[in-house]
Amino acid sequence: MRTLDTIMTTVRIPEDWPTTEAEARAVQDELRDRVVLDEPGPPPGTGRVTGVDVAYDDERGVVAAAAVVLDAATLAVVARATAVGRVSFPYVPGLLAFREIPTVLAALEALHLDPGLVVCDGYGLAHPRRFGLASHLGVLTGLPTIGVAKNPFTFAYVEPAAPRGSTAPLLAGADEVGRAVRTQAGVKPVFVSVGHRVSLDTACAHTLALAPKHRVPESTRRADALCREALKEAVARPGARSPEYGN
DNA sequence: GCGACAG
DNA sequence: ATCTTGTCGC
Repeated sequence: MRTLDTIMTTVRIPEDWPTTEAEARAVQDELRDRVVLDEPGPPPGTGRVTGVDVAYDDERGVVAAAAVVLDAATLAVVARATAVGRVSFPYVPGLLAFREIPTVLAALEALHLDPGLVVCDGYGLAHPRRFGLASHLGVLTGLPTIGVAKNPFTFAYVEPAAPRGSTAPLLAGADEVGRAVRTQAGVKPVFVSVGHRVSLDTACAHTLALAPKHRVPESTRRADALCREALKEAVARPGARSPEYGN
C-alpha cells in the first residue's frame, strides 16, 4: 500500500465572475431560491463525506483550496485534491462565497469521483440573505452540502449544555437558521447550518460523527492542513503547476 | 451615522 | 484568513 496520491490542478476565474459587491449580492438574490430544503440528506456514518477549505496569501494574491474525501464510517481518507489560483474577490462578510468558490470548485472537480456530502468551513442558510457559502456551493454543484463554522457570525445563540452532543438554536431573530453543536465536552461549540439538500438534524448528526476527538470535524481539519500545504508549495515554486496559477 | 461581521 | 513563542498535555 503506497501513499495516497493528491491530484493537483489550477484555477481560472470565470469571465463573468462578480467584480463589485452589488453584483455579488445580485447573484445571491438570483440563486437563493434554487436551494433545496426538502431532502433529509445522506444518512450519517455511510458513504463518503468530503471536507473543503481554502488558504490565502493576500500579499501575492494567491489562493489554494483542498478537497479531502473521507469514508464516513471510518473517517479514513479516500481521496484528496488541491487547486491553486489567484484571489477572485476580497473578504466581505456575507460575500465569502465569491472569494472561496472558484478554487473549491476546481479542487472538487479534480477529484473525479462522487464526493458524497460536502462539508464547508462557514455557513449555509445562516447568512444575511440566507445564501451562504455552503448553499451557494450546493446550488452550483447539485451536491448535498452543510456549513460548519467556528464563529457565530452575526447570529445569537443559546449556550448548549456542557456534554458532547448538546445542541442549541442559532437564531436570526426568531428563526432557527442553524444550531450550536457541542462536539467536545466543555469546549466552545461549532455552528452548523444547512447548505443544500440536507436537513438541519442530518447536518448536526454528521457534524457530531465527524468530530469524535476534536472540536472541528475531521473533514475540515484534513482539508485545512492540505490547503495550507498546497499554498506553501505554490508560493515557494510559482509556475510549478502551470504558468500564472491558471490566470 | 457607528459598530459588528463566516474565512 | 493571517501575523506569531513558548507552553501545557495526551
